[in-house]
Formats: sequence, structure tokens, C-alpha cells
Amino acid sequence: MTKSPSQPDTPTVATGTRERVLDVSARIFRSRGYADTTMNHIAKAAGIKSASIYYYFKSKDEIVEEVLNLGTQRMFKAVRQNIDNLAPGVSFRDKLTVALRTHFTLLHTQGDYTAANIRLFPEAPPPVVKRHMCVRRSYGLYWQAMLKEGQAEGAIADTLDVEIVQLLLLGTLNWSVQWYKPKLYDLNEVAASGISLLLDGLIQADEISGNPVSQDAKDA
Amino acid sequence: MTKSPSQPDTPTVATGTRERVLDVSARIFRSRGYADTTMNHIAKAAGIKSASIYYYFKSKDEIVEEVLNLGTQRMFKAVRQNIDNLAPGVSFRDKLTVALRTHFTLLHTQGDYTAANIRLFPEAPPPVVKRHMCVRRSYGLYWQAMLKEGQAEGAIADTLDVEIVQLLLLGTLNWSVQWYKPKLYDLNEVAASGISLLLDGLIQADEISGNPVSQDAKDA
DNA sequence: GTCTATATACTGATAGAC
DNA sequence: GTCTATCAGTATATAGAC
Repeated sequence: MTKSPSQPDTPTVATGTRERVLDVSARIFRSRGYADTTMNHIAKAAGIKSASIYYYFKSKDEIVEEVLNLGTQRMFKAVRQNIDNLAPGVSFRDKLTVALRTHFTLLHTQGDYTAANIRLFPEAPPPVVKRHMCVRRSYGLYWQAMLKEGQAEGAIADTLDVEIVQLLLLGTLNWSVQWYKPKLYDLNEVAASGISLLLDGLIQADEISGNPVSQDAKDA
Repeated sequence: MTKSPSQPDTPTVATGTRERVLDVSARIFRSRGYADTTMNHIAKAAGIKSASIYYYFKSKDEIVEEVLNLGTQRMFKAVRQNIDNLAPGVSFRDKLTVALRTHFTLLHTQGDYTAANIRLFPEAPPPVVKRHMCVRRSYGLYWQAMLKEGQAEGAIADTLDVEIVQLLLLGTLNWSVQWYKPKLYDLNEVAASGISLLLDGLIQADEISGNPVSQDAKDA
């Protein structure tokens, strides 16, 4: 909301001090969490003194809130963009695959805001989280709407509670920030495994039907 | 490891002060997390003064470590017990269902240690987590061994990396501590949805085969 | 065993010089 | 805009009386 003057919309590279503070905050929050990140940590990483931060932000929680909101917003924007770019007649399955892959990939590449968002969400003070909830709810409702489309098409079971499914789906991906290490696992392999698990399940369909279970989601 | 004298193994009900401190610690850590839980919070809930805690524990981190270990150990014990009690010829699918359901249920019932464990894991100081890792690794390896059995039986794909699958499976369940509220969702419905999602996938098998997708895991 | 009192350190935040 | 200096609050942990 607060924006330094004469800045274009959503600057990709941090130029001013305020953006630099936000960027390093996201990076440090991502690895140290909320409570263990001090204004001094942020200041040092930004190359200023901690008192100077208060020229741009009223409090530590104001920084947290902005990092939280930016994380969700960037995630939302990327997912919607990739979905909107799909061909009109694309199957629900492919649509969901793209959404899941985008969410997962953004969690582990392209900046620290999305990963910091996942970590900060349970750790941040309740008032901050409460204010952030409206942004997060929009994103969740977007997924639920997509799932309802899938139900209408008959691609997924009518009886499912789309809210629970949404929480389970994104939960599987979100939890990966706790264990995924770029040097230890291959991002594409993990993404493919996760998407395959969520779309087709772990158990092989050992019926006569040649259903290609656990053998999909290998595009991109 | 440290145990007050003349105590039987794994006391179910906390009698002594030490056990009471541990129990309230687990409860408070579960809801407030690591950093926001103070020795004073614990002391007050245990009905003593904060200085008295140091008669039983050298430091806050010693409490955290014990809560962390107990959480994983209880989870491990419950899952193994339920698996061992199964009939010899039971299918891999049923086995996995029982394991998943046990893990999920224990996360949300029967004490705060298991839920606190999930929350503390990313928040606790690295040295504490590092010491806890051997316990956690045993539990992960137990799951991976189970998955390998499934591969040997042909129940799940041979090509899957069992470590990644294990992390994805438990991640789906673990993440639920962030959103599951007993008053808002039904535990059995969420468990059934989660297990169905993980075993059979979200997408309907719209082949001719009468494969009962998303229609299982409703025992227990 | 549990207490009171306190040491020590560090936190988020403010005041005001430059 | 960024600094130095500092306040007030609170944290973990210790010392020692009872």
C-alpha cells in the first residue's frame, strides 16, 4: 500500500532502500522465522542501522505483514497468469497440473517472498495474520472455484468438500519448504512425483484397464 | 533419557512436577510456538515459579528437545503398534491406510506432544533439531521400508523414490495442524479425504473399469 | 523442591543531531 | 535519510534463603 514516490508498479529489482529492506527481510524471515529475526539482522543485511528502518516502516510487524501479503499476491498472480494462458479447451486435469506446478515451483524459485510466506504464516502474531487473511482467502477461493469447475465437468468426485481438498492439495506442496533442498533433490522430479501423487494416487490401478497411473504430469 | 527415580516406563498420567512441566510445555509450545513460549508461561501453567523449572531442566532447549523426541517416539510407537496388530496377509493398501490414519489421528487427538512436534520442528534452534534428527530419521526410515514392501508387491510404482514419497505423504498430513480445527471440520471426514487423495488421487478414473476411486479408506 | 531476588543480555522502538 | 544514543521491557538463567 505505502509506496515510495515515482516508483513503477511492482519493481522487479530492488533499487531504493525500502525495497532492499523488504527483500532482505523476506530472505531472513524465510530462514530464521519470525521471532528469531531481529531488526538488527535486517538492518545489517540491508547495509544500514536498525533505527533507519523506522523511517520506512512503523514496526517489525508492518514489515512482516507486507512480506506476507507480497508472498501470497505473487503466488496468486503467477498461478492465475499461467491458468489464463492455457488454451480454451484444455482438460481439467491439465489445468490443475499447471496450477500445482506453478505453486510448487514458485515456492522454491524466484525470490524469498513465497517461501517466507509459508514459514511466517503460523509464526507471525495473530493480529498480523488476521489482517493478512483476506489476501490469503482470495487465493484459497480461487483454487476452490477451480475445483468446482472440475466437479461440474465430472473430472473429480461431486461428493468432495472443495475446501478440504484445497487445503490438502496446497498443504502437500507447502510442506515441502520444510524438507526440499535444491542440492539434495531434483526440483522437477519432486514436482512430478507430488503432482502424480495428488492427481492419480500412490496405489497402482492393477485392474485390466490400461490406466496410466503415476505416469503423468511430466510436461513443462 | 533423564528420568525421575522410581517412575515406571512411559507414565500415561503426569504425576510428578517434572512430568507436569513437560505436559504443559507441550501444550503451550503447540499453540505459541518456540520463541513465544517463555519459561514464565510454562511455570504459571504448571503452578510453580519459573526458577523452579531449572531444578528439573538445565535450559528451555532441554525441554524443547524432550518434547520433540517424545512427540516423534509416541507417533512412531502408535503407528508400529497398529501395523503389527494387522492380520498377516493384509494388503499393502490396507496397511498404508492404517498407517496414514494413525499418523493423522494422533496429530489431532491424544495429547499435545505430536502436534507440538510438528510445530517445533521448523522453529526450534538448529542444535536442538540436529540432536532430534536421529529419532525423526528412524520414523522416516520405517515409512520408507513400508513403501519398499509395497514396491516389492507391485502395489506402488517401482520407479518412485520412496524418500520423496514418504516426505510428500507425511507432509500432507502434517500440514493439517495448520488449518484443522475440531469445531470446523469433522476429523473422520478429513482423514478419509486425505487418505483417499493420497491413495487413489483426485482425478476420477473415467475409464470403463469400475475402479472405486475416491471411495475407500473408510474403515477404523 | 520451591521460593525471592537479581544478574546479564538483548529486544523493539524513540529522540534528536547531522 | 541515516546516524548515535538510549529507554523501557522482557528474556533466560543463576544465587542463595527456606
